[in-house]
Amino acid sequence: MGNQEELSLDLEKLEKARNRFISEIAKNIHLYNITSSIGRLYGTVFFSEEPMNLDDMSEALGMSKTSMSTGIRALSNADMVERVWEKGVRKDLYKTEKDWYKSFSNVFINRWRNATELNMGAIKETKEMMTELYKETEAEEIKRKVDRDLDKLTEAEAYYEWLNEVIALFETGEIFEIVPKKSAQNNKHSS
Amino acid sequence: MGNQEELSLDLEKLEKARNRFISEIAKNIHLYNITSSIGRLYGTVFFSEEPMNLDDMSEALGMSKTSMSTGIRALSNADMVERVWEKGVRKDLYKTEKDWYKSFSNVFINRWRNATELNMGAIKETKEMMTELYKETEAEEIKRKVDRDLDKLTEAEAYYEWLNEVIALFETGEIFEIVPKKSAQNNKHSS
DNA sequence: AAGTTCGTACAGAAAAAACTGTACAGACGT
DNA sequence: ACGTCTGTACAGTTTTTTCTGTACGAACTT
Repeated sequence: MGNQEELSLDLEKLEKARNRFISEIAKNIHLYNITSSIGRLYGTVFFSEEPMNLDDMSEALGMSKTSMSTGIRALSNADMVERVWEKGVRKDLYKTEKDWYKSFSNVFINRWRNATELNMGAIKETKEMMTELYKETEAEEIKRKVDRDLDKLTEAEAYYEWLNEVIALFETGEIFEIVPKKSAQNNKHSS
Repeated sequence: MGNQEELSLDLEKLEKARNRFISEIAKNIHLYNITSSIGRLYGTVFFSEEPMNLDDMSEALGMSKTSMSTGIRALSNADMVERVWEKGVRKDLYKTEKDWYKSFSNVFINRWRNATELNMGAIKETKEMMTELYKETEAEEIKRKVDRDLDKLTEAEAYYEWLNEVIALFETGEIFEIVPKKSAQNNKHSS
C-alpha cells in the first residue's frame, strides 16, 4: 500500500476518533445552555491544531457562516472559547478556552447568581406588598393567609441565601481548596 | 364600604402579591430544565393553602388538564413537587416539596452526574481508539497529532474527575458542612 | 355488570427556536 | 477615494418544542 493512501486512511481514523468525543460533547452541552450544533463547533475548535476562523468553521461543519458567527459568540459569552490574535491575519481567530474549571465556574456562577438575585428581589417586593396588605386589611382570613405566605417566602429566602454562598464558593475560587484541581498525569500510550 | 366588597378587594391584592413572585419563578425556572408555564404551575401550587389536584391546576392556570398532568410529572421528577394522600380523595393531590435545598441538589446532581459519566466514557473510548491508531500508524504526522489529542483528552479527563468530586459534595450532603443551611428567622410584619 | 371518574398516550395545531441567505457597515489595502 | 474583505443584523424558512383535544384503560361506585 502506498504511503499516501495509508496516510489518508489514518487521517480518517483520527477524524473518527475525534468525532466520538465531539458527538458526546454535543450531546451534553445543553447543560451550558448551548445548542448541540454549536457543541459540535466547540468540539471541532477543541481538536483543531490551529485557531480557526469563521470560514474554516463553516466549511468544517457544513453550516452557514452566520451560524458560526452567532455560535462562536455564544461560546465566547460562556467563556468556552477565546479570540486570539495573529500577526497579519485579518479574520477573527478562535481557540477553545483551556481552563475548563474556569469555564464551568463561569457558567455556573452566571446562571445561578443572576437567578438568585432576581428571585431574592422578587421575594423582598412580594413581602413588602404583603406586609402592607396585612396592615391595611380588617379581615382575619386575609391576615391568616398573609401570615402563611410570609413564612413560606422567608423559607425561600433562607434557601437563596444559602445558594448565594454556594455560588460564592466558586466565585472566590474557595472551591479549589475544598476540591483541588486534578493534575493531568502524563499519558504514555501504554496499553 | 361593605365588608364583603373589601374582602374580595383584599383577596385580589393578595393574588397580585403572590403573582409577583410566581412570575419571577416562571422566569428563572428554566435553570431546572422546566418550562416557564410549568414554573407558573409550581408557583401556584407553592402558594396554595391546600394540595391541588389536576382540575384545580387546570382551572387556576387556564391550561389543559393534559398539560397539568405532564407538567406536574416534570416537577415531580425534579423533586420539586410531591404527591400527597388524603383520606377519601380519589384525585391525585400535589404540594410543593418544602426542602428547596434538596430540590436544588437533586437537580444539580442528576444533570451533571449523568453528563460527566457519559463524557468520561467517551474520553476513555476516544483515547483507546487513538492509542490503537498510534501503534498502527507509520506516519510521523499522525503520531504527532495523536499525541496532542491525547494530551488534550487527558486534561479534559482531569477536569471531569474534579467535577465528579464537586458533585459528590452535594450527593453526600457534605456541602452543608461547608455552607450550612440558613434557618429562616421569624417574620414579624415589622416595617 | 354498568356507569363514572381520573390520568395519560397520542396525533395534530400552535408557538418558539434554530438556521440560512441577503444585505450592509466598518476596516483594510491600494 | 475606491474596491475588497470580514462580521453580523435581519427577515424569512425550516425544525423543534409546547400545548391541546380526543380517546382509552384502570380504578372506583352503585
